[in-house]
Amino acid sequence: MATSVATRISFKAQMLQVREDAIIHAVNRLLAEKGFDAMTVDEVAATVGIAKASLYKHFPSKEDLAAAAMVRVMRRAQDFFASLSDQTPPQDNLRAVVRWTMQVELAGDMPSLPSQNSSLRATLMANKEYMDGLFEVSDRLGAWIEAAQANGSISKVLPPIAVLYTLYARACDPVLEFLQMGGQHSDDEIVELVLSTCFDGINARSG
Amino acid sequence: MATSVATRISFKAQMLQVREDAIIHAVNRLLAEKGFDAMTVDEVAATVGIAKASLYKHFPSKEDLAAAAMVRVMRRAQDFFASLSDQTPPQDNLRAVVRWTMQVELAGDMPSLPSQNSSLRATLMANKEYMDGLFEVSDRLGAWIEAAQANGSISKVLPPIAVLYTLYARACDPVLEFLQMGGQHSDDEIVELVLSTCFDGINARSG
DNA sequence: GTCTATAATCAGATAGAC
DNA sequence: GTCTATCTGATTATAGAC
Repeated sequence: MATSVATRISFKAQMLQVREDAIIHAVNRLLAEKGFDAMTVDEVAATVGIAKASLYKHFPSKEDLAAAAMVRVMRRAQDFFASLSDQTPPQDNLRAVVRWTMQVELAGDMPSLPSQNSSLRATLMANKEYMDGLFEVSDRLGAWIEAAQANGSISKVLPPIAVLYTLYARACDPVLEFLQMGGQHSDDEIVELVLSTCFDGINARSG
Repeated sequence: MATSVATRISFKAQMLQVREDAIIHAVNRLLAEKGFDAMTVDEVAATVGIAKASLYKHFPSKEDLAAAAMVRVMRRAQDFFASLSDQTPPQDNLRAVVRWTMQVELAGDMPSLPSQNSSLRATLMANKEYMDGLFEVSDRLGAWIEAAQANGSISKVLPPIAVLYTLYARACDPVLEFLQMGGQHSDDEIVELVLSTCFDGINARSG
């Protein structure tokens, strides 16, 4: 019967999806823990509980594994953006995004890639979904930065691109893990501390 | 004759020193360019112009090569500290150190190591000269931080250790190279921009 | 698609002659 | 100490049976 066939196909497709989700989740954790170079494909296979050859049926290379993890985190970022309102003051939205980013990082869910690896870069830049996400995110952040500069809440002497990079850099700020290792502060406290150094700076405020 | 023997020994020792300096210099550049994982011992040997086996007569492992580069940059940092006066306001000295660090980084002379590599960490922590330098530098920075907080120029709500990490992190800030790649600003402008975000933050100043 | 077994390659480290 | 040649192990990727 057509229905049962359709059901079976859908079921198989679902199984495939679940399996790939498990793979990407494992890759994401390993990339967050050890980074791209230190992560081995054997580890990924062992973590998921399948054979390495099976992994290569799903993803053609280690770079593609990493790209899948980046697409995943980009989707999560876009989901978070969707929860923000353009009615909110732009500076508040910027803080919210940076806070979210650091929370993901502290939770051990932020994959970290070496920015200088060329084959990895090529794979990422060939990934349409990732690049589209990156452009959309950058566009929204850029608009908020300019709006916040226009309303006087963010310094106008900084080029918007410098502000954008500064915000992005919070996703791989070593200060977060160092403070976490120190054990003197909770994750929430660390987030607020670094948020303060990022937006208010180290200098004392005059007012 | 005793003198000629002494001279010959000294000469040989000098040659050895020069050779090792060349090795460390090459390692330093490669570590700054590509990082520890991407740097290969073959590359180092080729850059210096000697065989790989000869390299291993000087340094017993790749980790020790990296440690030697770190000792070198630590010495340079200490030399810079020696040029600063304790008569200067502590906040000015802090800015000067961060500025120096970023200049070294932008010049492509700041070796970068993965903070999570455990065998590398062990080698570094076993290196007395490096650890002594690290402690001395941290002590001096820590004293300036506390003095600057006491005189009201640096925010008192930030734990000194968080300030210290924030300053250290400028040595591997990806914002520097991203802005450099953009080509819109000179190195000096980039340094002042990032110095501004570090000390003044992204927010507009009220006063 | 999943597996076992293996190829292919690369990088850190060493042997041994000079 | 320097060299050539080699070892050893780890890692990415694949072949081929089921």
